[in-house]
Formats: sequence, structure tokens, C-alpha cells
Amino acid sequence: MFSLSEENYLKAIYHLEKQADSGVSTNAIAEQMDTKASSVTDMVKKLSDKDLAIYRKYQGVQLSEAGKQTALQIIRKHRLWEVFLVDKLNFSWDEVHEVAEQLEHIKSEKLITELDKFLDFPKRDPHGDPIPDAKGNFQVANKTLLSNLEIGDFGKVVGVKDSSSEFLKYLDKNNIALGREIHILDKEKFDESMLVEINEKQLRISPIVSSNIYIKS
Amino acid sequence: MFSLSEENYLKAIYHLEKQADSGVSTNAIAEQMDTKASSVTDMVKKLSDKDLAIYRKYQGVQLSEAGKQTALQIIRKHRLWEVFLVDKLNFSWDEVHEVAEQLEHIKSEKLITELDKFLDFPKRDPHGDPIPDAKGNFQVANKTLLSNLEIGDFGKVVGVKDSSSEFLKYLDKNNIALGREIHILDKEKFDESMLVEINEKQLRISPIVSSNIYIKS
DNA sequence: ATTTTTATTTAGCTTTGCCTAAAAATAATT
DNA sequence: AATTATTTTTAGGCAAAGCTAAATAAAAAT
Ligand SMILES: [Mn+2]
Ligand SMILES: [Mn+2]
Ligand SMILES: [Mn+2]
Ligand SMILES: [Mn+2]
Repeated sequence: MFSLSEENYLKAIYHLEKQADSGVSTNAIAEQMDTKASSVTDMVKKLSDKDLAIYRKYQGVQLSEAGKQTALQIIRKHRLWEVFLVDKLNFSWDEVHEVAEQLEHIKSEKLITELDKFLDFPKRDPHGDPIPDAKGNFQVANKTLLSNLEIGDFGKVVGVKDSSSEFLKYLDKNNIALGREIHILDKEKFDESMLVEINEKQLRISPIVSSNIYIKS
Repeated sequence: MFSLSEENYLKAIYHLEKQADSGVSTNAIAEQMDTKASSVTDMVKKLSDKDLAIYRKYQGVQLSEAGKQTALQIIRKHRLWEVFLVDKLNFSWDEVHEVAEQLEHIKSEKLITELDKFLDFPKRDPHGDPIPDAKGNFQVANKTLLSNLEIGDFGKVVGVKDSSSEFLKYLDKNNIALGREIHILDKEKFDESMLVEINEKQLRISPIVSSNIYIKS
């Protein structure tokens, strides 16, 4: 169907489109994909020719409906594989992304249908992100960043914004995991750092940490 | 490490080397890989440069020790994935090969170690082929082709030589599966066809069938 | 309203893996 | 042994996906 490279571009554009309101810029894609702007221009033209994206010179790109659906199916596969790795193969949540990046490109309808069933139709991946169904539908959780909470608030950790291995290892070290109750004891006006209670222990966290943890409050 | 294409060539050469006694010919590889002889020459030079193969112009190729080990690890992955698909995801033995061709190229040491463990260290794949261990070792079964048996002989089906979907479906239709007892009732001298009893039913099979079924007798 | 800076595109080149057609080597026949 | 047929290699090209450097458009600053 589509090349590995095309699939990766679609995924990147999909993710960038959620933040940007207008078209996604060439440079934004280049940065996300760790490639050069000129390469992006080439590919974006190709996606446009294949009606996977809408592109006007100097105006950025947006995914077409077909492009969005394709991206969602790749994301579906990525996240299902992540669940598989954690639930069945003893991977930790900081180890799965790299491997899922490869597995998401395997082409087999039956494989993904059966994997979904085998995993008992999970709704979220190990990082708390929603798993689209075969039609591309998924639940958007009403979550907020930990950094938005105020002194005295309670909440439950439901996801991470940054899912880099480094950040996840930091969370592990401090016993912060999905599902944990968190209580805001203090918030420093000066540097926005927070004192929180989690797992019956007190912990001071910097804003770079609190702005990468999703909370359901 | 190695490209998808390089890995496929190594695998093809490995399989061809088992039959051919001298070096594997360019044309044989081209046919196996469904490509052109000139493309094979190119790739074989590259493998030779990387010390994965020994190649002398017009004399065919052989795998080096490194090349053989690499091939065996790909075969290991291929067969483990086939077991996974059949044992865990309800695939039938005629559906797995295509998907395993893709999955065998996923790069992750941990993935394959854990998959092996998850499957309880299987020794054979769904077609009866041995699964090499992490060091490339595997048991060679003492098996023979059904076509070599004589009238009155008994045996057990332990593998298939042709594992094309068409052949496997034919076997399914006639209730021939791994582990089944088989009894040779008659063998026609003229066309080498056989009358066998399997599953308490009599069945006449052509030499093209009997020479693609492995028996342990 | 210019000028300067930044972003984007174009042009031209590289590598990988493949192809066709022609040339060269090897194998098979006569 | 010479000729013919087959196999293999070489030469020259193509498409995908990347890159650098130069040109152009858009945005920001003066
Ligand atoms: Mn991921
Ligand atoms: Mn994830
Ligand atoms: Mn197979
Ligand atoms: Mn097999």
C-alpha cells in the first residue's frame, strides 16, 4: 500500500496537526522526523499527488480524510504492539517505543484484528494514549496537565506527554506510574515547582516534569 | 545492521546452499528471489565486500560463517513468529508465511528472546521445521520423504517440504496434518502414486504430493 | 516602504536496489 | 577442436528517498 517513509510522514503530520491550527509547516515536519526541509517538500508533494494530503506551496500541509485514516491505523498498530510488548513480553514502558516503530509497519489485516482480540481489546497503550479502533475512532479522555493543578488538588496520573525513555525512567525512579493518586501540597510561585504527595511519599518536581504528566481530576 | 534486501538474500542463499554441493549459482538465487541475474550479481558482490559471503566470478557464492549465522537468526525469527501466529493468534499454517516474511526483519534482541520464552521455547515451527536457538544451533530430525516409503510401511507425518498455501490447503482438505499416522497400502509402479491410510480413511496421492511430505519412520 | 531575516522551494547530486541490453565467460554439442 | 547455447557479468539507466547549496517567497524589522 504505502511505503515505510510515507507512513512515517503521515503519522508525523497527524501528530503535528493536533497542535498547529493552520497547516503544518515544512520545518515542523523536518524537525519531528529528523530530516531536512527540502526532503519534506519532496515527500509532501508526493502525498498530495496521492490525495493523502492537501498542500499549497508555502502554506503548509494538512492531511486529507484518507491521509488521516491511514495515520490512525498506523497509530492503532503502534499502540497495540506497545500493549503486547508490556503485557505479554515483559517490556517496560520505556522500552517499547523503538520496537513499536518497526512493528507498526507490518501489513496484515488479520494480524492486527487477532492481536487486538488476543490483548482483549485494550483502550489505552502503556503511556495512557488511546488506541483507535478499526474504524479510526477513539475516546478522548478529559485530562489536564499536572502543572495546571493548584494547592490542595487531588488527581490521578492517566498519561504522559513526553514518552521518551529518559522521562519514563525518571518517573519509574520516583514511583510515578499510571493510576497513581497524586496530591498537590505546595506550588512555588517563583519557579512553578510543586511539592506533591504520591505513594505516601513527598516529592518536589520541576515544571518540566509537571507539564509532561496528564492528570484526571 | 543489515538491510531488508541483504537479509533476504542471505536467507535465500542459505536455503539454496543446503541442496547445491558447490557454490550457489546466480540464476538459482535469481529464481528463488524472483529477480534478475544482474541484480543478484550486484548484491552478491556487496555481501562479499561485507564478508558475509565468499564469491568468485562465474563460480557462484557460499555464505561465510558470519553470513550463515545471520541467516540462521533471521530463520529463527521467521519460525518463532510463525509459531506465535498459529499458537496465539488463530492463524492456520497456510496463512503464516507471508506475515512472518515481514516480521522476521524486526530488529530487537529482547523482542525475540522474550517471544521465545513466551512461546515456551518451541523446537519446531508449524510446518515441522526446526527453530534455531540464539546461537544458531538446531536439531536435524531424521526424516524421509513419504515417496521413499514402500508398501506396508508405517510412518508419522513430521513436516512438509513445500509450504505453499496451495499445498497446505490440499493437506487440510484431506486431513493430513503433522503428527498423523500414515500407512502405505499400495504403490503403483507405473506412476509412483500411492494408496495410503490416514485417519482411518484411504486416500490415493500423486508423487508430487508424496515427495513433499516428510515422514518419521 | 525598504531592507533584512527566516522559511520554503528548486536544482542538482548520492545511494540503494532494481532493470534491460550488450559483452564476456563457461558449458554443451557437434 | 570448433561451434553453439547458456550463464554470468558489465554498462548504462531508473525510481525512491535522502542531502547540500542556491534561488525565491514570506515574515519581521527598520
Ligand atoms: Mn510509542
Ligand atoms: Mn505509546
Ligand atoms: Mn515460512
Ligand atoms: Mn515455516
